[in-house]
Parts: sequence; structure tokens; C-alpha cells
Amino acid sequence: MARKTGSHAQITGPRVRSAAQKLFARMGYAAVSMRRIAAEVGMQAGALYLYTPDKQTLLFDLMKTHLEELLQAWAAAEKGKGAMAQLEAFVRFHIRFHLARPDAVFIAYMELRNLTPENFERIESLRRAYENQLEAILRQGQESGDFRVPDTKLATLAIIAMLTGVNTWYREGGRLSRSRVESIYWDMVRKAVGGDDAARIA
Amino acid sequence: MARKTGSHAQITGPRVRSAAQKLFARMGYAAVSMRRIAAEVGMQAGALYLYTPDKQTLLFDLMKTHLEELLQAWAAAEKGKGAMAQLEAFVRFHIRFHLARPDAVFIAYMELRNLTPENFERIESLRRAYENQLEAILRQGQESGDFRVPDTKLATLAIIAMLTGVNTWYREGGRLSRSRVESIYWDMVRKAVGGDDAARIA
DNA sequence: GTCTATAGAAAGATAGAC
DNA sequence: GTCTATCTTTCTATAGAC
Repeated sequence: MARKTGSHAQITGPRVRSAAQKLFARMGYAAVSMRRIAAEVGMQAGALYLYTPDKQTLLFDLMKTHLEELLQAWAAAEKGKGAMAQLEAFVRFHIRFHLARPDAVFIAYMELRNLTPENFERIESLRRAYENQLEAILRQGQESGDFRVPDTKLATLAIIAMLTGVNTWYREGGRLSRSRVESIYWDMVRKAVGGDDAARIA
Repeated sequence: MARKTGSHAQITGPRVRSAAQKLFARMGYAAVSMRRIAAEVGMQAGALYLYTPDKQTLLFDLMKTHLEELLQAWAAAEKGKGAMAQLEAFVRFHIRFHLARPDAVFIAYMELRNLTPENFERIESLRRAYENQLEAILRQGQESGDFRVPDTKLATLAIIAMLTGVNTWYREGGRLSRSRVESIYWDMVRKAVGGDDAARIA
């Protein structure tokens, strides 16, 4: 189909970012050339520079957008009142949100080392803000007596690693539905932060 | 210091692999050039091809060696008899082994997509063999009544993701010693697979 | 066993035509 | 807004001197 030479700025920009996201996730930032991204969109490499100053900014924008959407979505989520209800909401939210965006998640975790130091700091700060959301819930539950974890910070990191790990194996149409996966992980998390008496470790 | 032009094959090979491992972990496989590896060792790029047929094989050998050593070390580890003792042994072993080899671990998880399809299959098969070790323990404990997990396979994946996550934040000389970290994670894992009655989910 | 030199391909980014 | 053409650099891998 012949390509019209009219104004497509409003649609081409998102298409460039979408193509870059798909390719970065599949092949890795360093292995993807600007020519390859252009080909995916159906344009020439030179024209990409109308939509991004350079390749690095393309990567940074993808990661920044992903993390900002993550924080916004959690802020808008139904959470319930007690620490227990909030933790369940967090577990289910995290799995659901991350499974819906496998490419963005993959990039956010795998391409940190390809950011310039300045960009890395900005992304890290967003990531820590998200971590703090979970840590606050765990701290609250610890104080209310709902939870009994040996170390709040480590529990935060352990839970996030465990939940994000779902993305590495979950496949649509597999043995388990998303909501079943949510329930199974919630069961394990709930028990892990729970008040088993043998939990008092030295 | 002047470089002698004698026979160094037995020492240069390991130095090449060591330099590649360090650089792949730090910058990513695709971002590291053969020139950069050669410079790290103190030789010319052309000479690298005496020790590896190509860059891909260098990556594959690093990952294969890492996973074979992992399987061997676990096979040789003290495990105890019951499922509970074996699970504790696995948790502590996994954290200890992985914290001792951050570069190899990082590469094994981040560079899978840079393997050729054939090499990928061989690496995946080793990784699954390790996963099966943990799954067998969980299944045994499930049958003996020591554990009560809603899904053995998911518990396997969740625990491994959680434990491997330690590598992303642990820093030598930080707030917690390695053995303290082991104990904290063992506490969470033990509870997560435990027999909390509310664990019976639909 | 390591070097220099280089072939051949491909990269990021820019200039200027249309 | 997109194209073609190109500058400059860098890449993997090989050839052949020593």
C-alpha cells in the first residue's frame, strides 16, 4: 500500500515508541539498531530523529512512562482499609498490572544498565517510590500485629521479586488463569508475612 | 611491564573468559565488543579467536559452566533427611551460591535472549534441571504433610524468583550478613509453604 | 601465541532534496 | 514529514608476518 506524504506526527510518535518497546524487549536495547526500529514502523532511519533526539532518550522515555503509569495505577486502585486488605490488593494489582505489560516490564528490569547515570537515577527513584508503597503496608501491618516479618525491607524486596517473577513464566492460555495465579501467590505471600510462632528467628 | 611472547594458553583462556564474564555482566553481551574484551585481558582482538571460535560461544560457555557448577554443588551439598531439612538446605545453598557469583548469575538471567536457539535450549534444560530439584523437595513435603502449597510448580518458581532476587540488592558490608539474610529468607519461605489453615484457597 | 593490518558489514546521527 | 545519501565510527572475524 502506498504511503501518503501527509502529516502523521500525532500517530507516528506512538508507533515509534511501540516498535522500540517491542524490539528492545525481544532483542535487547544494545542489539536493536535505529534502522531496525524504522523498518518495524515502515520508515527510514533518519526520520526517527523527528520523534526522539537519540536512541538513549527513546529507552528512557519507555521506562519512565511505564513506571509513572505503574505508580498512577496503584494510587488509583481500590485498596481496602486494614493492612491485610491492602497487602492483598497490592499482590493482585502487581500481578495483574505486570502481566498486562510484559514488554515494558522486561525493559524496565533488564535495561537499567543501558541508561546514562543521570537517567538511571531518575528511573531508580521511581522504582523506589513503588517499593515504598509496599514497604509502608508491611510496616503498618507489623505495627497493627497483622504481620510478623523478621525484616520489613527484605520482605518488601522478596515479595516484589516473587511477584514480578510471574512474568517470566506466565503464558496466555496456559494451565492457570490470571486470577487463579493471583490467588495462589496471595496465599503464599499471606502466609510468608504471617504470625507463625516459629517465625521468631535469632 | 613488557609482555613475553611465550606459551600462555593455559592461563590466557581462563583470563579471557573471566574478562568476558565481568564485562558481559556490567555492560551486557551486545554492548561489549571483542576489542573491549581483548583490552581487558591486555591483548589484541584477533588473538581472542585462539580461545573461542566466536563471541556467541564465549557467552554460551560462561552460562553452561555456571549452571553445571550450580547443579554439581547442589548434588554435593549436605541436605538432611526430611523435606523440611532439605528445603532449608536448598534456601541457604541457593542464596550462598548465588551471592558468591553475582556476575555469572546476572549473565545467566539477562542474556538468555542473546543465545542462538540451539544454545538456548541447552541452557534452558540445565536451568529446568535445577528447578526440578526444588520441585521434588516441595512435592515430597506435600506428600509427607510437612508442606501445604496450593500449587507445587508455582511455589517452585515463586521461591526461586524470591531467592535469586537477593542478588539485585545485596551489597558486601551492608546492614545484614549473608547468614542473617539466609535466615530471614528461610523464615519467609518456611512460612509460605506451611500449613496455615486459611491456606485452603478455592 | 600474539601481533598488525584489513576486509566487509553495520552502526548512530546529520544534511539537504522534495 | 519523510526520503536518500552520506559522514564517521565501530563492529566481528580473518590473513599473514614474526
